[in-house]
Amino acid sequence: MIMLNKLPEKTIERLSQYRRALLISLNNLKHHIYSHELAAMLHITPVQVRRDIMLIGYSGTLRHGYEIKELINLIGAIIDSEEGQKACVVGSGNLGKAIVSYFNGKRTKLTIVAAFDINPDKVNRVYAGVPCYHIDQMSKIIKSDNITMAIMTVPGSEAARVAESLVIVGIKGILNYTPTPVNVPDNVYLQEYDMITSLEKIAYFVKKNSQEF
Amino acid sequence: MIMLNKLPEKTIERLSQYRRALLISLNNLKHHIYSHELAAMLHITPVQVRRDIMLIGYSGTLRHGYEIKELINLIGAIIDSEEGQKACVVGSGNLGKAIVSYFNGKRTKLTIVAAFDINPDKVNRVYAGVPCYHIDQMSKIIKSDNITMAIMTVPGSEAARVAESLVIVGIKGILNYTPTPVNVPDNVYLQEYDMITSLEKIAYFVKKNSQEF
DNA sequence: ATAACACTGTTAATAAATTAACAAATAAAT
DNA sequence: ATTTATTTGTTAATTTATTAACAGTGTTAT
Repeated sequence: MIMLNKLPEKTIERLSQYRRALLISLNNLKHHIYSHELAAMLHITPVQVRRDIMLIGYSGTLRHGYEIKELINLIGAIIDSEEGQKACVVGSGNLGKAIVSYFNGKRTKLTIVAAFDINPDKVNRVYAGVPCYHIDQMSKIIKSDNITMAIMTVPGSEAARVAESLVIVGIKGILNYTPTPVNVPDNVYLQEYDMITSLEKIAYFVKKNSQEF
Repeated sequence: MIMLNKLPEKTIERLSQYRRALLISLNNLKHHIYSHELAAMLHITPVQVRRDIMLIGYSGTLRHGYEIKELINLIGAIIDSEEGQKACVVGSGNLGKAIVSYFNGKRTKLTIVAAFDINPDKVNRVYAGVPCYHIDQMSKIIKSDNITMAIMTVPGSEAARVAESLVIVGIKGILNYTPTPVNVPDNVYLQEYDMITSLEKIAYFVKKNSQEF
């Protein structure tokens, strides 16, 4: 387990995707997989697959490619933490619910253990196995349940306030699905994702492609 | 408007984000903005902002920075298409609804004009101003309404089938929020996004950061 | 046996993206 | 008037990411 400290960021992303692809293959009763098969599933090149796998120090066999279970385990050893990590969703609207149900059933070391909302109709209900609490209890529950990560799905107008509370209570990673970027200190890992950017990017390339004829 | 054919992909993404940041500033009654202000809003460096803006051929003024309205218009000229583009959402579950309501009110050239679902409880209803049709009507409506882009929010098990239909009916851009990657021909622009990957990546960096002490 | 094939693993080359460095310009301050 | 402080625009350097190239090797076919 050497050198793994400096895995490229993109490789980390792909490891997660490899694992999911591997699990699908496993379900199809496969035991081994070739780099080009994995590549096809992810729309990337076989070289990239081999290189990533090299970087994590795994070796396949020449004739059969990679042993699926072994590779899954190794990826887990790298990207999961043994104890597991807990996440919460802040904002139990459509997006919050979508995320919670999305995770439900997917067995990872990562679990969503709480949702928070301000709406009385939602608090004290359980959605897809995850209880929803009033946001006033957020700090208390994050601490008592030892939650390290938060997914923000509140309206943009609330984003700054929520992020601030999360940082204060000691959250270490934030995934912000709000349309409003937030600021956090350096020791908190922040990822912003905006659907509009994604769609506008697609729109741009659609337009561009259409102009090339 | 020269050379804009080869804008880096990352620059395209940022242009969309710049525009949103600029609109916020405009709402705050600002008329000009400095590269470092824009940078701070997006958590990037001022150099990157200046470089991107250079690439699209805009110039600010030395003392006041960039003229917000002008810049917004220029970005629009690059990433929007004049006629506008229409998108649909396939799958009217929580995620589909979240996306529809997310776009609602955001005024862009990009509009979501239809949703599709298989569930009779959902079809023929209007959510956030967007009508939901039965998926059997998808091809017909995409053609008649001249829809060019689709956002897939169906269950993973349906992904391949839906993508195939979309391609056949002539969709030019697909945003796949399904956990299952799909295959499309080269002339269709595809973007896959998986929330689990995002969260696992955050988990990895949280773990990594915590080990660095 | 040995040739042909189909893989992996890895280094080297290339391309893409980011950052550094600094000249040029202009307002404000002295 | 001249200096100082800022800010842009742009080239060059650096870093990061991807792709190409190919040696090494087990397997199969002849």
